Amino acid sequence: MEPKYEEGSKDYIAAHEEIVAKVKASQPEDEYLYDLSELFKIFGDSTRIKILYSLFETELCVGDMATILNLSQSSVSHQLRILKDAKLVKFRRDGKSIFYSLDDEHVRTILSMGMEHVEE
Amino acid sequence: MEPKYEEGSKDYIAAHEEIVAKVKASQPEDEYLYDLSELFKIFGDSTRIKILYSLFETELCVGDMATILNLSQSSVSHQLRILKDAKLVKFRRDGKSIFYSLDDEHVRTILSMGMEHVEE
DNA sequence: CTTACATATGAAAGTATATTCATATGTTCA
DNA sequence: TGAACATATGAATATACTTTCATATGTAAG
Repeated sequence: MEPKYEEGSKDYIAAHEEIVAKVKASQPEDEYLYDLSELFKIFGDSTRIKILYSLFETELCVGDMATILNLSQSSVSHQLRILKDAKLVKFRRDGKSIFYSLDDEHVRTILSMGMEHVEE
Repeated sequence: MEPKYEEGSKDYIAAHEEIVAKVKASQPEDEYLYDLSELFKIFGDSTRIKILYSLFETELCVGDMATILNLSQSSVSHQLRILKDAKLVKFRRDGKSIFYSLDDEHVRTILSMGMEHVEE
């Protein structure tokens, strides 16, 4: 969740009314943009990125992820819940272990897009 | 900046050594993944997403953005600095106004990818 | 059914982040 | 050069976030 604040002051008189009206009309719903930012927020944490990346080519159980990424089991589990809630990963149980994997190709695509930008 | 914590405990003995070794070997450098998460973190705020979206098709000056998005001038300006530092927007001065625009096609692509995911 | 293993979860602590308010900087024009 | 406009910035405040620690839940095997 983002902090909630009051709306901005409106004491500014638009310098370019035509453009303002046009852009305002083409701007998507706030709720939609909010969802979009929430999606990116999930990717905006290095632990979660590490987890997603570790799942790029194969499924993994929680303990193995913790070992690979050198993180505590608890921390990995907490972050997996967030990724699961965001439908970025899915899981299956196999005996005592639970195996996680990327939920769909979209996740891979978003990661790849980001990589391209970072690599420049 | 993300909070810094100690490294995770290593008391877990990998259940699947072969997979662990393989994934560990193919995992990118931590620094690289950190940069990637920092990039996504920029997109992970609704105010910044709104700003980026308002610039999707045209450049805008700070005051007009504030008007369009119903945000304070100060808030927009603070966020623009973050976007500027991340090289997601560029700007040009025209008299008293400063016009911002998206820095490159990558930004548009990343936004579009996110949209596709959210729209499902 | 009891023990051991694998994962999940709640609370607490520390850190990071976004906005607001006040003010500074920079630009234009009279 | 001074007034008005446009943008930037520092400090303070409030909130959100991630990890750790302790413990709970769920599963399998003896």
